[in-house]
Amino acid sequence: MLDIQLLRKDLANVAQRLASRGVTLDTARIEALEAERKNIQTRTQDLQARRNQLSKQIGMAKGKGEDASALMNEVSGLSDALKAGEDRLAGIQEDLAGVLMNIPNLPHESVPVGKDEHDNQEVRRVGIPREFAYPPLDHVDIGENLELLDLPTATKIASSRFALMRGSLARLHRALAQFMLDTHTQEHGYEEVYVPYLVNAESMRGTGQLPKFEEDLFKLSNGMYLIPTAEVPVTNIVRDEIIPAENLPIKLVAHTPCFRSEAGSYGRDTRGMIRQHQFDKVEMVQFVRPEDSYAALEELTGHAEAILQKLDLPYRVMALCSGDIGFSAAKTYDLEVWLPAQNTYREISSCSNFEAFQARRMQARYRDSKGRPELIHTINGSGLAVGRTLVAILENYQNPDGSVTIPQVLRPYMGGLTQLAKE
RNA sequence: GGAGACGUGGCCGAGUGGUCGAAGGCACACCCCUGCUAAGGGUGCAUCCGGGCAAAACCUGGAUCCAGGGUUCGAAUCCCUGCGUCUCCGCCA
Repeated sequence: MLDIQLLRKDLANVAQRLASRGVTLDTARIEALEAERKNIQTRTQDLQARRNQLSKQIGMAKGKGEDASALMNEVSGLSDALKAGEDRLAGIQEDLAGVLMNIPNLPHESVPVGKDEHDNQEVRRVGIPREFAYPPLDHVDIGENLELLDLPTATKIASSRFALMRGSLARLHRALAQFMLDTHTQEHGYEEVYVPYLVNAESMRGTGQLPKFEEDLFKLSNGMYLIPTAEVPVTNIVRDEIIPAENLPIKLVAHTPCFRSEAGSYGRDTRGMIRQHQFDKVEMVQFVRPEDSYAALEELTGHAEAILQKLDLPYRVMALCSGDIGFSAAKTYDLEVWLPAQNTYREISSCSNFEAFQARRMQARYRDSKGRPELIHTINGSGLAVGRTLVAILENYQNPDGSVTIPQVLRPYMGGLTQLAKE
C-alpha cells in the first residue's frame, strides 16, 4: 500500500511512476474521493465534537442534580446529521481504501523501464552450461526412466500439476531443502522458523496477495487460505508489531510447501514439474531499517546465489523491468537457472525489496532514534524453489546411461549416495 | 466437541452508564537531590486519522479499552455475534 499522504501531495508524480509499470491511475476519481472525504470528514468531526461537548455538559448537570432536558434535546437534534455524516464518511473511506489497496508499489529509480519480461536486464551470468554430446533429456524423461518420478499417478490421486516422487528422488528433494536451510542458518545468519501453512485473510492482505489476486489462491471452506509462499506467514510475524530498533535486522528462513491455483496459466509449462499446484520452497525474509533495505536486497540475492554456486548450477541474475515486477515489489532480481533440455534459463528464485509497501499494510514498525514508530522495510527471496532446483539437478547432472550424479554438497544428506540410478 | 471464567496502554492492574484516553504500580527517558551501594523528589511516556500548514515544532478536533453490530443524549462499562485466552471434561498425532 502506498502512503496516502503521497497521493494527496503528489498524485501526478505517482501516476507517472505507475505508468512505467503499465498501470493507469484514475487520478480524477482519487481527487474527487479525496475532496469529498476532506469535506465530509471535517463536517462530521465538527458534529462529533459538538455532541461530545454537550454530552459532557449533560453529565455535569446531572451530577449536580440539575435539569438537563434542554441540552438533551439539543443533542438529539444533532443525531440525524451525525449519523448521516458518519455513514457517508465510512463509505468514502472504504472506497478510498479499496482504491489504495489495488494500487501497486512504485518501482525504485534503479529499476529498468520496460514493458514485459523481454525488457528485463541481465545483471550477471555465473557458471558455464555443460556441453552435451547428445541431446539432453528433460527432467520428466530422466525421472520416469529411473522409475522415480510418477506424474500420471499424481494426477490420479489429485489432478494435473501435482507430482509423485519415489525412493532416492524423493530423498534428494528432501536433501535439497535440508541443505538450503542449513546453509542459510549456518552461513548466512538466518533464524529458521516453522510456520502455519494456512493463513487468514488479514495476513494475505498484509503481504499483498489480497484483495487483488484471490483467484491465484486456494481458499478453504472456513475462509482460510493455503499459503502460496512462506513469505505470507513469515512476513506477517511482525504484523501489528513495533520492533525495538536494536533487534533489526531480523533475518528468517522457512521451508514450506506452496500452493498456487495457477489460474490463467493453463497451457503454460504443462509438462513436468516446472509449474505445479504444490511445490516446496525455502524462503528468506528480512525486516530492516529503511536506509538499509537496498543493501539487504543485494545481500539476500547473494544468499540465494550461494545455493546455486554450491550446487554448481549455471545461472544468471535478471533485474526485472518496471513492467514485469510484482504488485508489491519496488525492485526485484530473478535468478534463472540453466535448463539444458529447454536450452534456456528458467526462474528459480525471485528476490524483492518491498520497501514499506507491505509494512504499511501490516502496520509493522520499529522505533527510530527519536523513539517514534516508523515503518520497517521488508525483503524476501526464494533460496530456492526446491522443485525447480531438483529439475535443474536432474537435467544438468544427467549421464548418458540414464543415471544422475548427485552434487557433492548433497551427498552427506543422501547417506553418501553418489548417483540416482534405477533401483 | 461440552461447561464455566475472562479479554483495559510496553507489562501488571483499577474502573460496571456521565467532567475516562482511562487511577495506581512496574519498566523506560530526562531533570533535581544525594560523595557509597536496584535510596529520595519532579516531569514526561499509547496508536491512528483530520484541520491549522508546504514542512518540523506546536496548537486543535476525531477515532481506538479484542473485533463487528446494537441500546443510549452519552458505552471501557449494558445487549448480540465472532475471535482469542484460561480451567474442567471429552476426543486425538
